[in-house]
Amino acid sequence: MSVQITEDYSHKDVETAAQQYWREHNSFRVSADPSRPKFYCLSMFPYPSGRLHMGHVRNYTIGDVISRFQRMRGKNVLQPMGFDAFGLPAENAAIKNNVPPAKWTYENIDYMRGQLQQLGYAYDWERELATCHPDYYRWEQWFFTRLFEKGLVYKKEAEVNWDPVDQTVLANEQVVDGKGWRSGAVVERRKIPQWFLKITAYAQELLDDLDKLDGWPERVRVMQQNWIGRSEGLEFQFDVAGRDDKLTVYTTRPDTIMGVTYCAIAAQHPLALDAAKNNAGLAAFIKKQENIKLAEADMATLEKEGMDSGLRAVHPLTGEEVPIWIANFVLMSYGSGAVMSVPGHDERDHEFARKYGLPIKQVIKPADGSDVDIQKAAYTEHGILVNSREFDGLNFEQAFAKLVAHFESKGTGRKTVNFRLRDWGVSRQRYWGAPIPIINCAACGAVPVPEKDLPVLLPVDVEFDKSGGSPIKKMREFIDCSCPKCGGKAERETDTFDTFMESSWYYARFACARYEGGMLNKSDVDYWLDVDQYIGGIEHAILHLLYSRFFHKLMRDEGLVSTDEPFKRLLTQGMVLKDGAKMSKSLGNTVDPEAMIEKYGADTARLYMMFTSPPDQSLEWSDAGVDGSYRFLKRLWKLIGGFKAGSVKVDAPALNDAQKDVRFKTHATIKKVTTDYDQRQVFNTAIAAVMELYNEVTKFAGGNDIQDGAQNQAVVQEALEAMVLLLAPIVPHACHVLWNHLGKQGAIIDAKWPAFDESALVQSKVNIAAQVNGKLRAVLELPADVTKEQVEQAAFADETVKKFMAGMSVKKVIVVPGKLINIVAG
RNA sequence: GCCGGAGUGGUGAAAUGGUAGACACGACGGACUCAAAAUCCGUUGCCCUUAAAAGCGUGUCGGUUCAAGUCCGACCUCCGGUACCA
Repeated sequence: MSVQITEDYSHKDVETAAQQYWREHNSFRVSADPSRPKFYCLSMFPYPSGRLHMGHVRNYTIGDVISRFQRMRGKNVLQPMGFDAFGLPAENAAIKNNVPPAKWTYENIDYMRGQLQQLGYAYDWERELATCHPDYYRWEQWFFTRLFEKGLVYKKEAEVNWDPVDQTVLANEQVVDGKGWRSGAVVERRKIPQWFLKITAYAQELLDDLDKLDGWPERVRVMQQNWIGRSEGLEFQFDVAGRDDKLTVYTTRPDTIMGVTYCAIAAQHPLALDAAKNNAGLAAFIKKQENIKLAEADMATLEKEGMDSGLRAVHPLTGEEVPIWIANFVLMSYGSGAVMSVPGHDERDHEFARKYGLPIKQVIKPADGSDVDIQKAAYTEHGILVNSREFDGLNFEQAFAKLVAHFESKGTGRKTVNFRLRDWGVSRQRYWGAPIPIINCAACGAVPVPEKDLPVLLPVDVEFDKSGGSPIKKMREFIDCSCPKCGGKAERETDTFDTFMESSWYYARFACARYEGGMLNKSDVDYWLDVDQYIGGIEHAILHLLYSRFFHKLMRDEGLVSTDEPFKRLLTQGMVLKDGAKMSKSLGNTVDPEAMIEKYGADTARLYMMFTSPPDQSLEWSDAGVDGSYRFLKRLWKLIGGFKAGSVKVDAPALNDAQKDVRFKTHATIKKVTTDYDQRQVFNTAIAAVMELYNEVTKFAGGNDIQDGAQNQAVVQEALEAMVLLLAPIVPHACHVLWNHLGKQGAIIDAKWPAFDESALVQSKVNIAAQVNGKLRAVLELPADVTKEQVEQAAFADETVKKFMAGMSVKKVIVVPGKLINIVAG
């Protein structure tokens, strides 16, 4: 099928023709070819929620633009696509519509695949994968059993949100204002045994390797660094008066230890529970803490509340007794669940002390000798120790070292490195996920499922009830099994994996998506990995990207991959917002791109998404503006369609001034657009630059007969070719057709990216801004090779400049060559 | 609360410390048309003005600099994340 260019722009005909060509030629199918440089471009795969939303269109257009650009630069480009198919929304849909999650998910995948194909993305569809497919999750199960053997997973009790009415575990998202979203019951916390991956064993490496990621945005690296949160401090113990217990605490400020006026412990701390045994008030206070949602944001914004436990800690240096308070801001899951409190030099401790009338003691003063009133506000800077006996006069570093030495010599404390990062809890009490491949045997304990019995298949023929509980938890035929070790009766684990598990290694599986001999095929992986360019939403800056980095290191240590980091370069696209909030299924404010594609076509949709804001900024959706992108495509179509391709080459020395100007603009545009695609990764300015070139060409064509004068035609042909090549990654369908209309053989996807001609960029004149006291007063047109003295001469001769300097004497003159002169006068 | 980011015309935005508002959208005026749509041409930061010229102007306040949207300090508002949404 071919498209007649003489007709008006019909996006349907154009897009059908281009997509048919790509399909018939298998244009985007790739394989490892060590003789060619590769480029692996990956966009974060979607959750199959039903339909694509604008965030997807934006994300995948960015990836496709980069992929097509790299292909034109001569790379063997891998761009795959798949579906992050396990997750909570499928279960919600199951309850709501009475349809099994698997059916719902696979139908959504089929629909969304069609939408992606409509948008003309250059994917190698042979590699498509869905994480809910046993061929995928079987390897994840296998890998988990390997980690089990290596001691990198363990089981421990951890808290969950519990809905006492529906008798089910709730995700944080399902707890609204402290109540279960379906039942409305006040949530409780409940402790259940869960599996953890030892990400903390890799904390130091995850931190150190951030330095290698120079292709990542600084903000993401900083966020990860803060999330890992390495600190050095002192761990030591308080004796508890009248008891054998010790109270272990960690502090990054041992220099403030003489300022301790109380200790604070978590409500779940063993000492707290013990103290509550014969104190009804305490028991009630502890009980109240169980009705708080398990989210850091909720806990950290709570009004700080506490209660004296009645127990007293013995200060290890002074022997003084200080009260032990139970406080709602101390979390059992962090460190030891207990802290020393120094209200004079810690804001949170200060607030708490003021509220409950606890003493505030100054032990640090500013190094510059100035006074601070610590009764009014905590002084949290490093300074000089006071009221600290033999430590008086020391600075932070000296005090730190001396106190560590003191405790270490007595054997009651030690210097430790602490991480904020906690081990990764991967157990979910949900149905729609990969079954955790563990069998619980009364005699042998937790036993991993042997490799020959993998995968543990998730039953897909299930029914949900309104409570939202996982159906496999009641399914005896799933649960009952025999122990692989002793052969006795045993029960299968019914928890499933956190869905972050699947998304932590899919990038590697794409290199060998159909490989059946193992989790990964080394030769494919070694050719394609690392991912050269990864693109996804900024909301994944921490969790997904940190878990993937961790998994990559786990796979490296298993010998599956050869590198240290999965993603060389990262582009974090901003949110697509609607009415000021993130467009998301859960908020119900999504805009379906389908209507836009139907009315305007994929090229317009792509152009609009790329033109309307730079990729890393959030984009406020509006329907207005799409029309403008469509009109530009129509104008481009008309301009090129009305042009008769010729074969006359540009004869640079023979050009007149107007022709030279067109040629200058063409090559300046190639230069700018190439930088925008390659280094800056901003596409809105690249498009604007091509629009400027369009405007220049139409202006030129309006005043010159481009079909008659041979060089007129030659410079216009050169400009039009550049425009089509430069826009090809963004609007590939239209450019596919226009390319051949310009007399070019072959498909534009196989054309070479244009190079600019430095000699075309040489200009004879420059505009120099003339300022007086920093304010623009004139623009001087001067020869390009003008000297500093000549610039000054011209500026001082200018009438407007003279006027603004009347009666003043020159104090200083600054000349920025080729740009600007600033005369400082007064 | 904590960590990270953003704030520029009516709107989306542009600007290696060096001419603020490129490129678009919208609006207004005009051409074409019986008329409308489409298309084409022009104007368009604010203020004063017939016009020219001047003045003001990048969330707020202060600072550094010959020069600040850009750098520094304090603050305000909004957005993302906050470990079971993905």
